[in-house]
Amino acid sequence: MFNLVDSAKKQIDALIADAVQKAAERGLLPAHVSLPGVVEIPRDSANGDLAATHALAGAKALKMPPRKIAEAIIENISLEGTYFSRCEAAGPGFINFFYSGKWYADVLAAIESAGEDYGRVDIGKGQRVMVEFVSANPTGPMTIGNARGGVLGDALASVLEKAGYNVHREFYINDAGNQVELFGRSIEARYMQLCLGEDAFEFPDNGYHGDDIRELAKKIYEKEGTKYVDMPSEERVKAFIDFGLPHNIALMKEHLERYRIHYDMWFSEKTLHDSGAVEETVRLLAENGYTYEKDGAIWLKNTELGADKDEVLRRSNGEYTYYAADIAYHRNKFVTRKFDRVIDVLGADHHGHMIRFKATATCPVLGIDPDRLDFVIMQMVRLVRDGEVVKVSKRTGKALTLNDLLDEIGVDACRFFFNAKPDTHLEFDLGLAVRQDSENPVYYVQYAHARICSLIATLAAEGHAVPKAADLIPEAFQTDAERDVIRQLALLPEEIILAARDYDPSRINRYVIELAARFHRFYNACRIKGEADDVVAARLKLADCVRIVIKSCLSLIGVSAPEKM
RNA sequence: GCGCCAAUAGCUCAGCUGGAUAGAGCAACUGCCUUCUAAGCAGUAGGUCAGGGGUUCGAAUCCCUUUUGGCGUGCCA
Repeated sequence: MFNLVDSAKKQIDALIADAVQKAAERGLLPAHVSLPGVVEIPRDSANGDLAATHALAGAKALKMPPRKIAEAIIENISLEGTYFSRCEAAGPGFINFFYSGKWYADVLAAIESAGEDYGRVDIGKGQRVMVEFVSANPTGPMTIGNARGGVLGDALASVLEKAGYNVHREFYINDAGNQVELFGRSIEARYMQLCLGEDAFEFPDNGYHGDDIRELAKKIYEKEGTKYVDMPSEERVKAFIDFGLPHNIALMKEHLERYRIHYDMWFSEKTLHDSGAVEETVRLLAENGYTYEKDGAIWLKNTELGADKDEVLRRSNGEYTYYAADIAYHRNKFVTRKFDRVIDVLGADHHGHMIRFKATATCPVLGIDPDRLDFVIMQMVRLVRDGEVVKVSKRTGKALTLNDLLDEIGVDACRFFFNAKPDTHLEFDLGLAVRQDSENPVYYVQYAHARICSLIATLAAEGHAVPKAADLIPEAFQTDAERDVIRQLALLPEEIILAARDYDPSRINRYVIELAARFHRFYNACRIKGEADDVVAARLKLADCVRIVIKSCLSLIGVSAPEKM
């Protein structure tokens, strides 16, 4: 574990505590006080590499002007042997610290020793966490919304792994219930129309209108002819479901693999019904007084658990609802499979479900710990074409599919683009996406990587190998451009912690764009080839560390790091 | 009606466990390749942080409220 920013911050805390005590002994500050300030990274590096707010935060308790406190602290601080070369009081009472050459060298040494593992932290302590994401209905192809959920879930899982969690990726297949029935009946209608003519069979209300349904019907017709025409509808629909679902699920797997998403498990809702787990769950709730019957249906007293409305668990026709299955599914996650933490990534159109389910999860007999169940709600993707919002819907069949999108803009750009902050609406402009070849920030980052690879190769040909960090001269990095790069490199562990804590993997995008920007600036400001050997060595080492970190960040978010562009 | 999410530059977005002068990219304009990848860099210009109140040394950030937009509020999933 290397976190040089954190080490430096802790050093400041200790330095200040020590200085406060010394100042108190000399009568400059009141005795027996500890100041509550925090150490942060100033926006403007002219205000130091790190700044402490202790003097500001303690002004009230000490009844002294913050600036005076800061000065008393500085007079009693010793930076000997620390990561800092100097410190100063500034502004209203900040204490600003400036890194020493030793700190910069240690950052590179840390990256060298950890390699692509650099940035790994252990806030997860090996806890088993399940991330369930996409879980699209297998009644049709995945859409642009799933494109967002996919990267979000997958990148979140990767970030959690890097933060020390033991992560399991899961896809919940909704292969039971009304929508599946409707799917079967939609195929039936298309099939019958194919066999007997367009007007021969009525298309079901709310049925799936997409071309994929017609294609499924056509596949059945081509393979088996009209053999289903005389069959009872119920039997026919069942046969079509049995054909259509596996077909669609296989396709989803294929497309998600193409999108570089691989699940540890595809969990079938149907198995929960078949095994009796759903029935058992409803019975458990009933036996403990959490249900009632009304109009022939079994209802969950969800309002008693804090929700705004009750939920039907078993419909009057005897079938269990999605809600009942979802409770059984979460019992399976917590009770049967014993995950320490469960994260469900959902679209904003399911946030009502989330709120109600959170209430249900508090029900003690279920064995689900609501504190260990988290939801990531991502806002909808708004599809725009030529400045106009395009309405998408799986049922009307007008959605842009994930696979088409990958054909159009490629996996790298797609993964980078959709990895945006979950809680903001995302506007996706099709026209822009198509020409997002040189404009897309993903290329900016990849270009930095390719540039470094080429640089290293060129210098290797001249006999300059990337040196060991230990072989660099002391105080090797003197320019702002070099130091800006190293400061950014040092930030990765903090970013991993925040991304894992906030369930926001898009931080990695922003981090790596900034790293690339600082590298490009450095590259323009500092020559490497042709400089003195010490300088070549130091800058080559710096570039190599950037290469390692860019590659590892891109891999976290599922984007490739090309060596040539 | 009620609930959730949002509102920051012309556009797309950062910044939100309160800190110093609110940042980037795109679009516009001006420069930089006889030497390491110009898919790059440097610079100019662009703001009532939706409006109003409050909390305090200090608010884009926290609280209240109004407005606007998205989503939800099925014996669908």
